[in-house]
This record gives sequence, C-alpha cells and structure tokens, in this order.
Amino acid sequence: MLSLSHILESQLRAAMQRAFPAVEAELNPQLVPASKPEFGDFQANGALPLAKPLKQPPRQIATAIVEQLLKDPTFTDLCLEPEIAGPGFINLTLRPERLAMEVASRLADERLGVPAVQAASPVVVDFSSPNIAKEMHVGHLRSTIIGDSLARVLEFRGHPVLRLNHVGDWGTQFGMLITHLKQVAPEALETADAVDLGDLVAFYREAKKRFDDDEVFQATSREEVVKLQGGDPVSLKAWGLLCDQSRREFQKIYDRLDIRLSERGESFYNPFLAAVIDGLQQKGLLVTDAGAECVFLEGVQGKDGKPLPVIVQKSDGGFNYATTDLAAIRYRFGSGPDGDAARRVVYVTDAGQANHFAGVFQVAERAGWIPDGSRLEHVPFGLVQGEDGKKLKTRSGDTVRLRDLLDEAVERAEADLRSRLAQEERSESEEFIHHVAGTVGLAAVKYADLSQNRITNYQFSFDRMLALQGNTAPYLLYAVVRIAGIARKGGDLDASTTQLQFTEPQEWALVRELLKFDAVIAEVEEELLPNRLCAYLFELSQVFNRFYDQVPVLKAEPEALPSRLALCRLTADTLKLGLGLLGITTLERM
RNA sequence: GGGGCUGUAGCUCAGCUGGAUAGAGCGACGGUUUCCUAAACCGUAGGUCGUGGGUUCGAGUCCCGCCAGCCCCGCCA
Repeated sequence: MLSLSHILESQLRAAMQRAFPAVEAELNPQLVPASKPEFGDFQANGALPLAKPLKQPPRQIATAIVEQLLKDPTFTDLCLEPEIAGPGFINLTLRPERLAMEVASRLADERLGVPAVQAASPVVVDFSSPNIAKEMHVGHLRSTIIGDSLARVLEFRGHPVLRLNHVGDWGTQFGMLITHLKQVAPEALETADAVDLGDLVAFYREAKKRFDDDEVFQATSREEVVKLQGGDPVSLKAWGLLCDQSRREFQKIYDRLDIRLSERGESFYNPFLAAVIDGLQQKGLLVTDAGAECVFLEGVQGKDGKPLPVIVQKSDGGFNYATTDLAAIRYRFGSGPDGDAARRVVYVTDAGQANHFAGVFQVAERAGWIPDGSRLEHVPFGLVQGEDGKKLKTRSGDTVRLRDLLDEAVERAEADLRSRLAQEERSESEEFIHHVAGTVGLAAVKYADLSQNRITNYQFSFDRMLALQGNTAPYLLYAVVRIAGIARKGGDLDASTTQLQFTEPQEWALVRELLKFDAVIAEVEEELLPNRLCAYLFELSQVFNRFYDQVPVLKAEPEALPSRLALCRLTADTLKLGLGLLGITTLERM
C-alpha cells in the first residue's frame, strides 16, 4: 500500500495548502499507518502542530483540512469520509473496493507489490567473516544469519549485491600460527591436509599462548608477518594451504545454511595498503607517534584528554586491521578496475567494534574516500548469551562450534517431531522426518536470531526457538502448511478470480495485513532491521490463523469461495517470500 | 577516567520520523474440537517504561544529570 499512501500524502498536502494558503512553512500531513484498526487505515497527525502558529484549536484545523479533502474527487474515490478524532487526528479509511483492487493486483504480481529499484551501483554487504585456521563458532552465527538476510532483502529490491566474506586470513595471528607450526608440525605447512582443522585450532591456541608468554616467539611471529606481507614464497605457500583447508570447512556450514558468499579476505587488500598510507599522508592527516603512523580522531578523547589515534602503520612497519579496513573502503567505493563502485557499504559485525568502525569511518571521511551521496554503515549486533545471561559456552566452558549448534537444533527438532508422530499415531518415512527436522531446526535457529532487534544481546535458547507456539519459526511454518493442506484437500489456489468480494471482518483483517508487505520491505531495506520483517510475518500468521479458525474456506458458500482461496494463496505467497528473505525455506507438510 | 550499547509485565522481547487508553509471545488462570493438521483459536490477570530534571499542544521515544549491567579504549581483528 506504499503507492496509495504516497497518493494520500500528496492529496493531504494539497488540501492543507488550500485550507491554509497563508502558511509559509512546509505543511507536513504526518501521514502514518493507523495506530489501531478501529482508526481506519491511516491517520494524519499534521493538524496538531499547526494549532500554535495558526492560533486555532487543532480540531478546527483538522475540520478545515477534511473539508478541502472532500472537494478532491481523487480523494473521495480512494477513501471513505475521514473522521476527526481525539485532539485532532484525521483518520482515513480506504474504500473496500480499493483494498480489493490492491489484493487483485498483488495476486497477479510475483513481486507481491514490492517495486524493483533500477540500481546500477552495487551494495556491499560485508558479513560472516570467520578466521582462517579457526572453526566457525557461535560468534559467527549472528553476522552470518543477519548479513545473509539483509543481502537477500537488498537483492530482492533489485540492488546488485556483493556479499563479501572478509575472512581473517592475514595479520599477526598468521605469524603466530606459521611460526609455531614451523617448529612443531612443519609438514602442515608443505602438504595439504597433513593435519585436520581440529588440530589446527589446537595449534592456534598453543601459538597464541606462546605469543602472550614468550617475547622471543612474539618477535619471530612479527617477523613472519612481515615476511608474509612481503611475499616470501615459503610463507605464502604455507598460508595458502591453511586457507584452502579452512575454506572447505566454512563452505560446509554455508551450504547447510543455504548462504552464498564471495570470499575476499583481508589479504586481498594487501596491494592497496601502501596507497592508504600515501593517501593519508597527502591529505596531511598522518602523524608519527612513538614510531607508529597514526591519524588522530576529532571529537574522541582518550585518557588525559588527548585525541585517540587510529594506527595505520605499526612501528615495525607492518599494517594492521585499520589499514586493511581503510583500503577496503577505498576499493569498495572506488571505480574499476580496482574497485567495486558501490554506493552503499554495510558491515555486519558485533557491537563491540562500534568504536573501531567509527574511527575508521571518520578517517575515510576526512580523507575524502566516501563519495557524496553514498552510505557507509556499521550494522552492529549484540552478544549471543546462554539462558544464564552469560556469554554462551558449552558445559565444559568451551566456545560452542557452529556445526554442533546446528546439529543440536536439528536433533531436537527431530526428537520433537518423532514424539509428536507417535502421539498422533502418524507414520511418516525417514526421508520425510529428516527433511522436516532439518528444515525446522535450521529455520528455528535463523528465525530466533533474526526476530530480535539485533542491537540488543541475544539470549539463545533451543527450547524457546523450537517451541511450536509463539513467535517462532515452527509457528510460521505451520501457517504455510495449513494453506498447503487446503490445496491438498481440493482448494484450487491458482484459480483465477475476476471478482473478489470480502464480507467477514477476519477477511478484511487479513487483506489489510497482506497489503502492508511492501512497506515492511522498504523499511528493512532502509533500517537494516530484519526483526521488522519477522514481526510482520508473525502478525500475518496470527491474522491468518484467526481467519482459518473462524471462517470456513473449503466449505464456504460458492460465491465466497474464490475470494477466500485467493486470500489463502496470497498469504502463502507472502509468507514464503518473506521467510525466503530471512533465508528460511518452507514446507508443504510437517 | 573517556567512549559505545542496554535498562519497558514474573521470563524473553516489540514499540518505525515524538502522537489517541504502552504491545506481543512465553509462563499462570479459564474456555473452545462430529468441520480445511488443536503445532490452532477465544478470554482473564499482570507495567510509576531504571531514576531525577528539562524541551512542547503531546515524551517509552528528544536533551541534560544520576544509578545499574555489558562492551571498547595505541601498535590483535
């Protein structure tokens, strides 16, 4: 209904101008969706702020606006007579036949009323970003799931999206690991898969410990990084082997989650690091401090009130992550061949990096590397916590591997399903059980994460995410299954309907809910908050379940049947599309 | 010490540019099934929106102070 609201807005604006031609300030109708169903479809709050400048009671102002509205035939064609309520709200109700027309047009539109932008320049979504030589763990869960969903929404809107996996394949950590392996397991640096990933993780832990405790080891590691960054063939080969091995493990997780990503690790920007330093130098932003090249931030003070630096070149000559991030910003906004020519770049990383990104973004801004009219955004999210409110750990206190977490979700979904089948004395094939459990388990993990406002910490709970009632994936999937059930029992959902007619309040409620879809997608695209889409899909499922419970479909009167089937079809299409944008696949039976 | 985020019902959370009596789910309590999967639906109870000021026609939402929790703070990412 976005297009209708735009039309209404301009009609309101015009009516206000006609009613109060003397007012010079911009007249804003303040048109928003009605806060409650009994107030109609939209409400215009614009009369209230005019009370003071016009020295008139707001209801009188609203009356004058409504008077003008009623003189506009395009308005009366669209809406019933407006009502003035409360202190001066103008409540607008669309004509039922217009709502039915909107439904009809969506039934004929595979995009369900969501317009496609004609965008040539890409949007970069930087997400997931695990580290080479480590396993993906619960810390990568949110970035991976949220980033994928945002990418899907942006793609659906028509943006060319670059899904970039900025894997940690460079830097000090590699120096540590390679140095350690040279000493304890040199074969791992020369032969592919000489040690498995689990061992690599153990080696990494040992290396990290030595790095923290042993100054000699620390120095050797730093030298190793410099060698690597300098292109030393032995180091490079070892590095390549480690990356290949990790990459294959990551891919298994991505395949399982149905997530597509282009790997472009930190190392990719290696050739562009020196130019970052030169560029900052040319802009006069660079300051040498204690041997390190820094840019001091404006408006951010550290202890003792001195400005905080962003270090772009360490005193040993090496570059660090800030340098890489700056090079990445230049590359992503830059035009080809060495550039992505993006107009919007978003980073889906944990909220703990907010300061880092604020600093890096400021430096990029001051260096003039963010083109006018383009957007550079950090999309932060909170920690994953256990049900005890602390950082999620295994019972033995280790980090939870992503693989294990997904396995457990699916196992629990399967156990639930089997006990339910037994209870209902249903018999299903093993294939069915595995397919349903796999879909439900992964959907539950994704939905639970996405349905919460990402900025807050997220309390992870298998029991809650797999619950069959409430705002959960199973509840939404069940709504889709119910509609599929209607189709199986003889309802032809694809039957074309020339005349839509709705009589029951439950039908109208469903119609109105269905028509909100386009506005929700626009909101997610803008705000990058997938939980808004989740909230909508949950609401839609509830409204549908109410309809399903209280209004017969297959046993409807012949004149009502086609319209009700059409509502079912549009509901199923909307749920499937919406869930698809969350990265969740639906089922026909469960 | 400085900065960021958070604080809303017993629990987990919504609350979009400030707008009508602050919403949902779970849990609790009470109902509904000869009918499309009851994995559902209907109802009841439950809140000084951390706290004190301020801005204004109007504040959970904006501004300032304070309290509590989490995170970050020069050569890790």
